Amino acid sequence: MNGSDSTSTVPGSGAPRRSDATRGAILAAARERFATDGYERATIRAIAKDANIDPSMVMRYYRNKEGLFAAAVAIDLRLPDVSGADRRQDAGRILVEHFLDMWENNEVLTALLRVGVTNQAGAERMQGILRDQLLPVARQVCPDPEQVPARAALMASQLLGLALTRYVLRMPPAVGLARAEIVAWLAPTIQRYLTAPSP
Amino acid sequence: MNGSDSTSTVPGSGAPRRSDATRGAILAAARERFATDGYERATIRAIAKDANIDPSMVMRYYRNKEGLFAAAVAIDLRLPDVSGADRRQDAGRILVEHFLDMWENNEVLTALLRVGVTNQAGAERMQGILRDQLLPVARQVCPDPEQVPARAALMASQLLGLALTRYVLRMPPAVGLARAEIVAWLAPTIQRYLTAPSP
DNA sequence: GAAGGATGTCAACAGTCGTTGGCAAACAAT
DNA sequence: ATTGTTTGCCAACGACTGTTGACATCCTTC
Repeated sequence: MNGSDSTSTVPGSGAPRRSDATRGAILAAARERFATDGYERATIRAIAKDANIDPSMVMRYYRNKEGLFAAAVAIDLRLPDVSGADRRQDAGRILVEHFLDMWENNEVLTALLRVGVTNQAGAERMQGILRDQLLPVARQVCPDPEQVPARAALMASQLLGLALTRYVLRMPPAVGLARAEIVAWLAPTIQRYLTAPSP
Repeated sequence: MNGSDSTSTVPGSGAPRRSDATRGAILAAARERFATDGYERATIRAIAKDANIDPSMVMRYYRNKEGLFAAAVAIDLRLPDVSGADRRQDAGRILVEHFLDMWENNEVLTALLRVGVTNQAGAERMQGILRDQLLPVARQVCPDPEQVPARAALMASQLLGLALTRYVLRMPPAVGLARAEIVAWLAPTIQRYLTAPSP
């Protein structure tokens, strides 16, 4: 009945099992496969081969493919606090830089985006991230509480659009953009979506 | 040796065949399936059932699944001309409105985005659209020719990001945005990406 | 050292996939 | 009426999928 799970970086949740190494290897392989292949083409057999174990172990530890996916993509964006009066006017730049750091160091985000586009469970997971993580940030800096969802959605559209064109579709001009360029162009956009009076 | 193909809306290319109705039904069903299911889950069997024909007919008319996909998603964004001096300062609004019209009346765009995320051929098709259709528009209004690719990529990131959150992931706050709101918020962004001096 | 559970391998299941070749019916041309 | 071509259905192939159960092996605990 042990449904949820945790990565090896989170100790203290129950006794360490002897199979933790295998569990971790499965999760790591699953993240990579989901990120590069998407949900359907990331087969359990391929993931198991990457993790150097038998496919049946995946089923034993994660019940089925959906359970594996749920365990593999647990995302905490760790969005920074921008409620301070000084930071509020820099929210755009801070958030764009944070997003770039996240996307370039965490393949789980690419996996989730790839899966979210073709898989209902993945799409709902992304909706949850917008609701639970992006919306609170917008609430910190947005003047009118009633406009918070709309402004958070606008911010998501620009940030996810950048990730889509740059990290998933790999459109050459988007890949060629320097980090500083991206920040310089996108920061004012995000800042405006969050704090400017509604047009 | 008849490799290429044409929809029934394009006459004049060879004699009309008796099977044009079937070919059209296959393409229509394929577009809908690719749009809602993505490449992998849009099975030829399902498409054939939607078109009320046998799966083998799909192979006869389009060689294989890749050929069917290539024939089903032929996209012309019909981007408006914004080179006029008066229109140049309205390019942002014009382009955003045009994009919304396109996305809401053409399921092929959703199909292409869904497929492009998990299929290499789909991704290359999207790169081609950016290169052949969006880039020329940027060239019309962008001051420095050297910055055209970067600015087109920025425009693509915002427009595709909106389509992603609103039409594919269907994030509730993005779906809830009114058309006028979207135009009012995004038009200045696109305008700035295209015409503002580089920051 | 015996017992019991955790860990892992192997072989197989039922189903679906893209794809193929053969054959019947409808049509066109002579 | 004859051919030849187009259009369509049917049955099947080999490959691959997620998933399952039986069996071996290791570690822990008494």
